[in-house]
Amino acid sequence: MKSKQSDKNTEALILDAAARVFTRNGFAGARMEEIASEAGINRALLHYYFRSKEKLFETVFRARFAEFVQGIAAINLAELSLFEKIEKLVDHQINSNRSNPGLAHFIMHELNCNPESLIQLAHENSRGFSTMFQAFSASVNEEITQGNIRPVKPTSLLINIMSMSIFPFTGKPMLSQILKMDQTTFEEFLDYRKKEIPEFIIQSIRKK
Amino acid sequence: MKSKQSDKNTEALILDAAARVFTRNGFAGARMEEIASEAGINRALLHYYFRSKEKLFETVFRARFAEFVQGIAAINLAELSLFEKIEKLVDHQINSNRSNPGLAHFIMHELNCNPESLIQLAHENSRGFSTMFQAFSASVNEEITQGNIRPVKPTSLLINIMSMSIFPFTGKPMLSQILKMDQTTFEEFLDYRKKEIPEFIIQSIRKK
DNA sequence: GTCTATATCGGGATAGAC
DNA sequence: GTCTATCCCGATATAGAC
Repeated sequence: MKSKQSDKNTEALILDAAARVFTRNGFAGARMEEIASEAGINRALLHYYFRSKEKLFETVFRARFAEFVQGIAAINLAELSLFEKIEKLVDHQINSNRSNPGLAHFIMHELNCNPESLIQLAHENSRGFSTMFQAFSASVNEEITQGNIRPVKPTSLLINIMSMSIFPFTGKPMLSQILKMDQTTFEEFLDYRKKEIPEFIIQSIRKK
Repeated sequence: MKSKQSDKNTEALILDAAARVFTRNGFAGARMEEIASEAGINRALLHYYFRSKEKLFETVFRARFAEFVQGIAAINLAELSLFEKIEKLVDHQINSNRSNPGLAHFIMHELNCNPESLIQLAHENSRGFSTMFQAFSASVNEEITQGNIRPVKPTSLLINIMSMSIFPFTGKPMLSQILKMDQTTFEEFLDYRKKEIPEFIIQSIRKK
């Protein structure tokens, strides 16, 4: 389908720029002009590769959603103890969000604004969700029956892990306001949390 | 300045509708037409009361931000033990977000997209922030010196509280996907968390 | 204060040359 | 495959009657 020389290249440039702009401003706030100039081309070419803003967005969103979910799934499905999963989930979330600023917020924002259309799109990527969550639940229940941790709902525990790891990123502008953090303080804070969150969680659930 | 009979009334209607629409779709996604029709009037009248979309938005944002922050501040400044503060903060966040769906996400989204302009606007409301946070820190440090809890950074603890209370709302569409929750399951889950989160936190920090 | 009608403009999309 | 020029609609904003 693709033929000429710099074809694949340009498409990648567009997707890259589009990912950045959509992530920064959301679908409604993004301008095709901005995407074009950030990709070093003009608007017409965007429409040549992807017929419409919607199509372009859909492509970007699908990719970014997969990007967001894949690490979580991999860790949950791995052969790891619960405590190791917790550590790795936190570590991965913090690393991933740090190198992809705005990703988590982007996903959440678009899902919030497009309940209908995007949710089924996200659903494609989600055929692994139930197995992933079952794997996590299994780890939790195993530790409970072995008497290593107190009884907790796997759902709640998973949400607690995600909350504490992700919220500082989606809420960054507010937090840096309230807590008067500049960029470097924030970075240090993130490193600190990579150890602190797993400790915090394990302290809470471990039987002593 | 305001004179005729239904004056205050209409203004309130507009602000109400605008708050709903902006909260639902964000500034960029909101349409003046939608706000007008939801207020039961027409577009022209919006511009009569508030000169532009920006002005209207600014008014709404200011109010909603205050709304979001006030409860948190009040609790932190109250004469309460740390554990009581934790319970009340969680309870308040869950109640507040439940009756104001989308509020937290709205605030965070607009702050994310408008780093420059809105952050200073939020700053107005924030002259209480440092005293609020100092009050919370004092509570934490008191419990530490009394040997009731293990040493924890007040910043981290506060963020943990907020994270676990707020994230389920901002991330609701994603969570209900991954965890296959319908609306009633979600509501039950929230009630459960009102008790579970404080327990989870206190279990983690209390010395036994 | 509230409406209808209209001006104006930004931005998504297309046509057509190269 | 990439560009320039243009179309066209949607949305903000204003004018002016009532």
